[in-house]
Amino acid sequence: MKKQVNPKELDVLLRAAEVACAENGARLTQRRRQVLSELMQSSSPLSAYEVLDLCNRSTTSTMPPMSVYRILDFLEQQQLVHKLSSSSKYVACAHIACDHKHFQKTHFLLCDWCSSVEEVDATEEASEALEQMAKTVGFKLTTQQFELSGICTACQDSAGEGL
Amino acid sequence: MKKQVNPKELDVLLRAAEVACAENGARLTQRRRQVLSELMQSSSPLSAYEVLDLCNRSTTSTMPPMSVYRILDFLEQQQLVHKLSSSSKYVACAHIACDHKHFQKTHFLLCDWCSSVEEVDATEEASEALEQMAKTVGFKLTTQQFELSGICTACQDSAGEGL
DNA sequence: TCGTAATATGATATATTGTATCTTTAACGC
DNA sequence: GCGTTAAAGATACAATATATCATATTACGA
Repeated sequence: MKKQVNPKELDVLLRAAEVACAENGARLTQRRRQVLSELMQSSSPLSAYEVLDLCNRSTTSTMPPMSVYRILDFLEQQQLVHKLSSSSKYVACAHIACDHKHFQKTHFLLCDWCSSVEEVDATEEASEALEQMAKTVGFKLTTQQFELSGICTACQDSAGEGL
Repeated sequence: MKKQVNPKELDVLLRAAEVACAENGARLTQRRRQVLSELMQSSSPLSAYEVLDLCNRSTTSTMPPMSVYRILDFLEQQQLVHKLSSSSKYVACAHIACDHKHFQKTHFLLCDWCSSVEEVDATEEASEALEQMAKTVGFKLTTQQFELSGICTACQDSAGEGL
């Protein structure tokens, strides 16, 4: 579903993305901007083909699947989008405008009901506890990204209202 | 790759699986046993099509993909196999013989190098820390299964040896 | 400003993964 | 045995992802 993002805010985000690319010597081309824009406006993660459909719907020209995959890879490298491996879907990074550098490990909280995603930094306690747990069997963790599912605030509330 | 499981041990596991099914009023048929057996003998998670190939290689008759998916679903319901959502691959449950009931949340530690999997129960600390983290944004966790990647003991050791 | 190398995209084909659906076979209780 | 239910086979197809070659766009130095 489409998220209500006002055009001005969207523009700020896209500009920030452009700057981020430039800093890496990369370019945010029209196509890349289009793909990123669709993800930014979505209230839930999108599959590559969903992105493709949205893009092809919003312009006259049609893009092949290959391009979307390439562009999604690119945006992921630039840390502008994240790929959720549990569902093979993509979300725009929540920290594009705020100059966030992903020092902490990132957790994605996926709502079972409404499919919304919340991107949060790992707490010290959580990182520590997971590493400790892995250590008991000799594992050294490398994951930088965790995907957890549950019920978001909004859905908990609406459930309470008997819906 | 094939794990070294001695035939006797394998048989014990399969019998335990049979009993587990019976307790749920379900049957461990030949096909189901075959699929489970392949997973038990694999040192790493297998995709549905990998299982399919192994099965079709080990017998004269050929099974269609549909059957494998059905059987994997069945085995998952019976808690005899787990599906790793991050890779869409399957592993035999590590606790079939030991009458383990999965009261705790389960963590799968996936080795980046050798693809082996370690199945461990969540510690109190880890569960607590994750729930707490989710709570800060109002999320109520439901996940019963976590997938973490890293480097297993064996691979850490072999790296130390300069391999 | 022109040519060229590097980058990005388009186009096509095909591989891989997963489901829908209908038919046939096997197991179980009576 | 006979009907009912569960399981497996067969076929078709949908959805997801990649390989590869061709074309276009951009940056940049001569």
